[in-house]
Amino acid sequence: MAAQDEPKSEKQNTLYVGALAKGLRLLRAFDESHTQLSLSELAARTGLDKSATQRFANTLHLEGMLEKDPRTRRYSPSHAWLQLAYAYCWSDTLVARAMPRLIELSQHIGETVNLAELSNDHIIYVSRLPCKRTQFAASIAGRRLPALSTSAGRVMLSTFSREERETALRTWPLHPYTSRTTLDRDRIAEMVTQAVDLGYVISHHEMILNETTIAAPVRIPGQQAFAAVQCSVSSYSWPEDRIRAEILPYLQDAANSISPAPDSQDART
Amino acid sequence: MAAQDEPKSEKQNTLYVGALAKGLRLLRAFDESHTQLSLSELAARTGLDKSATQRFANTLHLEGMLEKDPRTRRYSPSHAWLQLAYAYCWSDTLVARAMPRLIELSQHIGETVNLAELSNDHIIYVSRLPCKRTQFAASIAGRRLPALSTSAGRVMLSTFSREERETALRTWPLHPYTSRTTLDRDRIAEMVTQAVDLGYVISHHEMILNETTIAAPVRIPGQQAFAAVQCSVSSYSWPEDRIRAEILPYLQDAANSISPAPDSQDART
DNA sequence: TCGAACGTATCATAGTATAATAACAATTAT
DNA sequence: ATAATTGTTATTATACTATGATACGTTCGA
Repeated sequence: MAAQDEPKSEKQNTLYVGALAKGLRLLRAFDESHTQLSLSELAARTGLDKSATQRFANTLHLEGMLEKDPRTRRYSPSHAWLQLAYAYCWSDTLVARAMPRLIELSQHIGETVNLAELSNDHIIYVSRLPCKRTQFAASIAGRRLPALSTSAGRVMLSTFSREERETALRTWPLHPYTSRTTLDRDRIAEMVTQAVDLGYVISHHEMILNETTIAAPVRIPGQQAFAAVQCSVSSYSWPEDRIRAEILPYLQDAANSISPAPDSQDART
Repeated sequence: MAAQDEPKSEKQNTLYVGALAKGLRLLRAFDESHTQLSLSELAARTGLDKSATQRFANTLHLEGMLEKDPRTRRYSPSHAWLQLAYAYCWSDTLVARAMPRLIELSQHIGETVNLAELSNDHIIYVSRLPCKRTQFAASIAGRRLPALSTSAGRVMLSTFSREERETALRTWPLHPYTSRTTLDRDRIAEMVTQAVDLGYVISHHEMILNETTIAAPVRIPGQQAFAAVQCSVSSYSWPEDRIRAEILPYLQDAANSISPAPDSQDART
């Protein structure tokens, strides 16, 4: 509990509604390894006391944001969470613009295709077109991964200014997803530097063993990329030269055709 | 404003946190035709006064649930909305079970494949695998449609008891999406009745003109279906007999193989 | 340049969220 | 079976927090 001069994690701003913020914590308590939570588990994960958890969970349930199993009394996400994602996709103009190109690309190369966007120091997959042997986690939009550990993140970073690249390479988080995830920041820096000229990144074994990913940036030429198109393939069937021959041209073509017109200002962090 | 004996739309329960409920209203104010909203638009759409809207919007922004364009001062959904959908998908065991089968089916028939679940009197698409000429709205999970207007909804309804079917056919909502959307409840009733024996539904022109959809239920034999697999195809290239020959068997096979084991109890409304 | 519409900031007040407590139900161990 | 334990639901006085009216700035459009 380490009471540290009352940080309380709540801004004492009068424009800040603590009750709402606390309620959101319940929503965020759910993730891939916490798919349904009891009241006390919720309390534990949110750091709220029993009563507060009870009130918020009850409110969210009444508002249709949480499902409640009458048998087990456990809460779980409701369909409303999907509806929010649907609304999001309409608000993100890039998704609409990209979708037909992504489908085209996916059909052409017959492998998994993703659209990733930068989300602070992470990337988030906003659209995923899974193929035959795609992992479940890789078939659902909304997954967030450390930008430095993904080809999409690296290729986006390569479009940044030198200083920004350096701070990012120094400070952005890394996580050892596999035994071969690159944790050496210098090696990542090399890849990013190479990508400045090449305009693409190929990475191996970062998220899953024997998975190779290749990414090209979506950008207004001369500006920072805020998105990337990425393909995931099996390392066995796709040596780098085959990727460069059979995927890269189409990938870059797709990425370029998605890129907004040079005059439009799409301001997404 | 029609003050009706203070309905206030808020339960005066002590386990109900009004502030949280109001905050959620802001989230729900966004949809496909309201992708970014100014403060006053938000106030208008939520029915909250300016100050309340200000406080909630600000809180949601600080909590990373709303993006704010510094130029236009307009709010829009954040990436967090996608993350919630990601969490949802992990919580819905059906999605994980279905995904490989859906991919298989999609590859085999080369047409758009959807997984739909019942959500009260609507269906919601929880997984969508778009193909070449798929409409944007049809390529994103989370869309909710009146159950009676979709083949998925109709085929699910066909697994219900006679009484339940009748009340549903009488009370569930309908909406004329196209000039040829079926609004005649008797005709829908016929289709549902036929589906009781056939085990599938084929519908035409309901959501989009010249679109034909076909759906088979995901169910434990003898129990009510709570999900369905659906294909969308062009009416031009897919007359009904071709659908029955080249799609139906694989569709039903996929739906059956997704269906849970007869003993498991998956309690999703 | 002006005016109107919109966003931002401030503050006293009331009302609502709070958290402690108690009653109740459902597991688990004995 | 029974008891003990854990977890969930219900109740209430209190204090704090959300409230919304108001006033101030800013940004548009005329």
